[in-house]
Amino acid sequence: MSESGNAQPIYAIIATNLRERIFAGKDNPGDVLPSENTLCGRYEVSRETVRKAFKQLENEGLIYSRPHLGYFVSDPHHDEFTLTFSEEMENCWSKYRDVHGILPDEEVQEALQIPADKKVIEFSRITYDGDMPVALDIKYLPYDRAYPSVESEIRYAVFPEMAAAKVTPFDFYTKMEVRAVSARGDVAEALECGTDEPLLLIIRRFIQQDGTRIGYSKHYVRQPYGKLQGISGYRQNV
Amino acid sequence: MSESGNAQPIYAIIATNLRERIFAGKDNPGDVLPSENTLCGRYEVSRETVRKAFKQLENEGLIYSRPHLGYFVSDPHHDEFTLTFSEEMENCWSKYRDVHGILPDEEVQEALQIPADKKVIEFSRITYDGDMPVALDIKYLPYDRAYPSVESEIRYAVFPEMAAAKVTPFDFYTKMEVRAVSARGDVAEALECGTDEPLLLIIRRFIQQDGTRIGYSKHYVRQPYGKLQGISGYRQNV
DNA sequence: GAGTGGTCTAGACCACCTC
DNA sequence: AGGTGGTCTAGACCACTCA
Repeated sequence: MSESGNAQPIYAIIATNLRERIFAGKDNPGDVLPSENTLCGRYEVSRETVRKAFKQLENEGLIYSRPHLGYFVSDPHHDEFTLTFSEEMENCWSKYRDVHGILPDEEVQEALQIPADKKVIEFSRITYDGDMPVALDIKYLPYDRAYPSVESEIRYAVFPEMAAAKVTPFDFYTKMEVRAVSARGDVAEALECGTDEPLLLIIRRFIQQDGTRIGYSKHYVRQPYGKLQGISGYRQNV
Repeated sequence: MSESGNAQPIYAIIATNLRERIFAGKDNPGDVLPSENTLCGRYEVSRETVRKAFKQLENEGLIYSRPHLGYFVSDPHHDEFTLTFSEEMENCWSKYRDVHGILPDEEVQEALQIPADKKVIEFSRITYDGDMPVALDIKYLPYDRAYPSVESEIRYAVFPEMAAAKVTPFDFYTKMEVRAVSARGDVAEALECGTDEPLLLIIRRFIQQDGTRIGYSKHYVRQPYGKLQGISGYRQNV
C-alpha cells in the first residue's frame, strides 16, 4: 500500500477504481460496466489504455466481456479451491521399500488404461517423521516407457519429476482425488499403525495431453500429517 | 497473412506457434523466447500485436516476462490443484436439525477470532441419501452480524450464500482444510454410523478481505460420498 | 550505446447488437 | 445509424540491463 507519488500506470489506476466499486458492492454480478469510450472520456486517455484496465480485471476473474454488448461483473466462484499437494513433507525423510515389475490388477488396468498382460512397475515408498512412518506412497508406471534406467535414480525421485523425465514439462496434467480410508492390511502394516486409524488417501493420475496415461499413484497419509489446505475466491493482492 | 479461412487473429496465431514450441519441448522452462522486435520482424506485424500474443501466454501461465530482459518459459506447477467443493450433494436432501446461539469453545473462538463471551450461532445440518445420513455440517457465525432474521430462510441456505447475505460478493474468500477423521460421539450418532468409520472432514473459514472472520464450518462426509476431485497442470483447451 | 520490455497515443476498420 | 467491443498500426518516451 505504498503510494507516495504516482508510480502506478494509468491503466492500473482505472482498474483499481473499477475493482473498488465491485468490492464495495456498487457494481454487482451481472451489472454492466461503463463502456470503453465512456471511460476514455472520463479519464481522458486513449482507448487502448482503458482496454488494458478491463483486460486486467478480466484476467483476475472479476469481469467478463460480451462483444458488442459491454463488460459485465462476473459471478464469484466461492466453491472453487486452489490447493497444493506434494509428496515431499517437511522435516521428513523417505525411502523406497520396493521397486519391481508386476502384472496390473483391475484397478491399475483401469487407471493406466492398459490390458491385463501388460507389465507395470510398482514403486512403494514410505515417508518417516523421525522413526515413525507417516505416509505410504504406491506408484504405478507403464513398463514399456523408458524410465531412468539406473534404479538408484528412481529411488529418490518423486512423481511429477518422474513423469517429466519422459514427456515435456507441459505435456501432461494431473487429476487428483481425495478420500478418507481406514488403515487396513498391508497399509496398516507399512505405516505401523492400528487398523481403523483414519488415513487421507490422495489418488493421482498423470495424463498426457493426448490422453495417454503415464502414471498412477496412491498416497496414504496418517493424520494430522499431509493436511491439505486450499483457498478460494478473490484475494486482494493487487 | 495466409488465407484459407483464417478466422484467428494474428496475435492468436503467434501465441499458438509459441505455445506449440513449448509443448513440443523446443522451448523449456527457463529458456528465453524471441524478443518482441524479433517477432515483429518475423511476422511483419506491429509491436502491440506481438505483445498481445505474449500477454495471452502469460495469462495462461506458460511464460513470464522479466522487464528489460525478455520473456521466459515458466516452470509448470504440477503440485497445484484446482478443485470444487460444495455442500450440496447430488440426489440428496438435507435438513437443519439445530439452530441456536451458544458461547464458543476454544476452537470456535480461534476460528472466528472472537472472545469467549461473544455469542455465536451454531447451525447443524444433516444431508441424506434417501434415508441414510451421509454428511453432517456444523457452521458457526458471529452473533452480532445481522443474518436473515427469519429463521426459515436460514434453514435452506448453504454457506457461500449465507456469507454473501451480509458482505458484498467479492468481499470475502474461503480457506479450506481437508482431513481424515474417525466418526466419534456426536458425529457418529448424527450420521448413524459405527465408531471408527473413516470420514472426510472439510473445514472452511470464511474471511472478509479486511481479515474479519464471518464464518466457520466443519463438514463431515461419509465415504464414498463427497469425493473431492481436482486437476492440475496446463490443460490444452485453446 | 544498443537492446529490452512497459506504457501510451490517435488514429483505423471490422462485426455485431439494438433501436 | 449509432454504439459496442475486437483487432491492428506506426509511431513515441521511459527505465532498466548488459556488454
